[in-house]
Amino acid sequence: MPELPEVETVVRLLRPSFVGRRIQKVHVLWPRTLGDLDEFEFARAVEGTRVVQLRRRAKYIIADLERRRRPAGHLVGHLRMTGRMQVDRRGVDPGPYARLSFELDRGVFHFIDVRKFGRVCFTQEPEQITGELGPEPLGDEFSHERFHADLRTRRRMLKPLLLDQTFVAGLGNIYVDESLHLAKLHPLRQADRVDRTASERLWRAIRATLEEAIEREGSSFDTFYRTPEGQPGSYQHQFQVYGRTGKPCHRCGAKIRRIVVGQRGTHFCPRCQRAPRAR
DNA sequence: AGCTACTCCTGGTAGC
DNA sequence: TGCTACCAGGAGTAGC
Repeated sequence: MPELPEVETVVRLLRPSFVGRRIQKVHVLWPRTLGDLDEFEFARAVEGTRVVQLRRRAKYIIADLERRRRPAGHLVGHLRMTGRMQVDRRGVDPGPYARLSFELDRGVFHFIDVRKFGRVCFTQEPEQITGELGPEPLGDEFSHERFHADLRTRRRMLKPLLLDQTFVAGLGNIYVDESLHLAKLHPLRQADRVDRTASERLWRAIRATLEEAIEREGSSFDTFYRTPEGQPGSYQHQFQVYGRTGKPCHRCGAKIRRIVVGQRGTHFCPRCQRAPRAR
């Protein structure tokens, strides 16, 4: 599913064909893509603007717009489970799952989403949407010092805590499982019981996992995530635990286990990631 | 504060 | 073959 590395890949690969383009005409094919926004107001706000920057905050994709060289608001998109964004040449059929399209001065932008969870909204204040988010895990503000201090104040289990976007922003189910395995920490370990050595392992694991996944343009499986160029990522070949239930741990050979934590499938190695002591 | 359950969605697949 | 039931999950919300 699109998590930070996939979203970062989308932003990087979309930039060349989307930044600098003028949005001439909006087509809303699935109105709920816009959330509560009225589709005609959305079209009025967006048509005639130019995309001047495309950036990422956590799993959000933000396009800064200008009209006559003055700031004209922002598009804020979220791919959720199955969203895709791409710019095609005119006349290319985006398929049955296109939910929103922009005719550009060169090409056509498509937001494509099988499961219809994804959103693209228009706002003057993107901070209203992204303001509650925790630190970017690859940013300077996400120091080990801060991470360790934050862990000390929480009694939650590591798995749901790392999925909490207000704690650290951008991780999803896959990269949490992978990071915990790399750090040799059990997903049910209580955050405030992680000592400094272990919290540093986890901090490094999160950053290393995300960085390598970005290098490999994210993870693709099923028929879902693809880059804006239509290519699958390749990080799925690096998975140590995610989707490997019953298969041997690459590090110790024990069988990978799957449990459910907070309604999320959770994969770990029972030997490398020792269970927390029962309280 | 932090847990569970539920919602939104559809394609894929297991089971019969 | 064709049907049904269930699963995947990011994030928001409600209730305890």
